Amino acid sequence: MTLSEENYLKAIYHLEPLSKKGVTTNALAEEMQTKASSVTDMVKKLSEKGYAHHKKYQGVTLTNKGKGIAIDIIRKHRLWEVFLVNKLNFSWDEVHEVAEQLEHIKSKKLISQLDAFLEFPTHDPHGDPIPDKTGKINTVDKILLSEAKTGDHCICVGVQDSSSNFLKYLDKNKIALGSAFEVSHKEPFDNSVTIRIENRDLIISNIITSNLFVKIS
Amino acid sequence: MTLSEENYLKAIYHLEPLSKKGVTTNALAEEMQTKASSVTDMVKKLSEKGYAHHKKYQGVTLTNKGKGIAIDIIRKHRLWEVFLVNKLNFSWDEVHEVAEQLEHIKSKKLISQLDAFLEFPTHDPHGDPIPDKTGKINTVDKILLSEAKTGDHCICVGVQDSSSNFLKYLDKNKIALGSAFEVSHKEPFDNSVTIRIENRDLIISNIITSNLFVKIS
DNA sequence: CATAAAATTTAGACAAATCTAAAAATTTGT
DNA sequence: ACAAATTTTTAGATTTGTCTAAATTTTATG
Ligand SMILES: [Mn+2]
Ligand SMILES: [Mn+2]
Ligand SMILES: [Mn+2]
Ligand SMILES: [Mn+2]
Repeated sequence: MTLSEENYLKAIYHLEPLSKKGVTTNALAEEMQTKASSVTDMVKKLSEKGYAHHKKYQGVTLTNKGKGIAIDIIRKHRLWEVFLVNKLNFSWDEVHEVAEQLEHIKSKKLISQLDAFLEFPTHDPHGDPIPDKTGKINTVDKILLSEAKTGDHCICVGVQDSSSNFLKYLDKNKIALGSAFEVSHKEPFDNSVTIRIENRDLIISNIITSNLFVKIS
Repeated sequence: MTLSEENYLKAIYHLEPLSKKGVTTNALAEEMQTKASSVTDMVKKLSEKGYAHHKKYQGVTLTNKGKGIAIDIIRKHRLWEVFLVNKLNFSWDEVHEVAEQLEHIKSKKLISQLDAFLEFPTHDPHGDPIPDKTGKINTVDKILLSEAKTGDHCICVGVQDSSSNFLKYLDKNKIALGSAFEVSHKEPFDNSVTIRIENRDLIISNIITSNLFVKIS
């Protein structure tokens, strides 16, 4: 497994659920910040090596073998993000880039010991579930805030977009994982939402509500 | 800086002190487990980029710029080794290979935070000094056990060879960094040495004594 | 359904890092 | 000192991952 192959597997894994069929060449090229022709070459290679299914012009999907590797990389990525936040005092908007590098370190023992050192965390700093060592992922029962109804009592449990800009916006408005609030008003005109959080009212746009995962409590 | 360039700079840095002149192509090839022709190519590149001095057939030395990068890689390598031993319960013979990967992770903040998290260690698990963030290295006053005289009271402060086999031999014989012992006899015939350590006598060969660093106390 | 547009693949090239084999320079040994 | 041995460099090829430009296939549209 080369670094590039690992990154492609991860990208395919993330894109697969967004499209009933296989992942398209252009979608992968966009995700990987590369050209469609490069994607075709790599997809062909992954397919020859048994990590992906691919028929010309028909998009790509992962084999079980490919999926297993992708999940393993994601597990490492998220464990490292927990390490950076919980042990090295990184904030949640600073960890992704470093985790992108750390996820490729190869050592079974390193990851199992890190997992133990972090006391077997189940979620990363963005609320995403950490696959266990067998690849099982505990999916949480969460919805987008934009789906919540007026009067719902919510707990923030994750973010859809984990860009630094969005996370900093949340910080500025004192919204973090675990924050509790009530949907006090939904404005039909622009789909903005007023939430009551820690005794203050906060109006947030539909851009925000459609990137925040919550659990109704 | 590519991964390969970093590894060459580190190798040159380690070999430079062993040879008054520049580091030879063959020595570098041996250290890097590669062919002399590959070394020539890389040395030419490092030289063009200003990391090394190189005149055809005359060996290679580092520029200050190259030395700075090499020291930075070594700093990261040794900090990660401390992390693996002190926090993740690796033993000192298991850390090198993983640190070889971790040393190439690029993040200023990661290293400064890791340094703080480890409480600013000065030496790695093998007794080697950890350069500070400015590149300064605190050289210790240590000698090889083979240089010690009969009657000398020693404290083990480092290893010359940090191969897994050697470190496991030391473990087996309960010799660790910080162990104190006295040189009770030096056998002229084979240069083996008898040491008195924790109330037992231990005979060790000249292979061992010439790979153990001690401080005379 | 027949083109036009868009997506995808192929062909050919390139940079990085390596290799083998051959040539050139240096060092060694008598 | 000079031929032989050794070391180092060069020349040319290979692999990986990328690119541009052209060809092909699929999808959209009148
Ligand atoms: Mn991330
Ligand atoms: Mn994350
Ligand atoms: Mn090491
Ligand atoms: Mn070490």
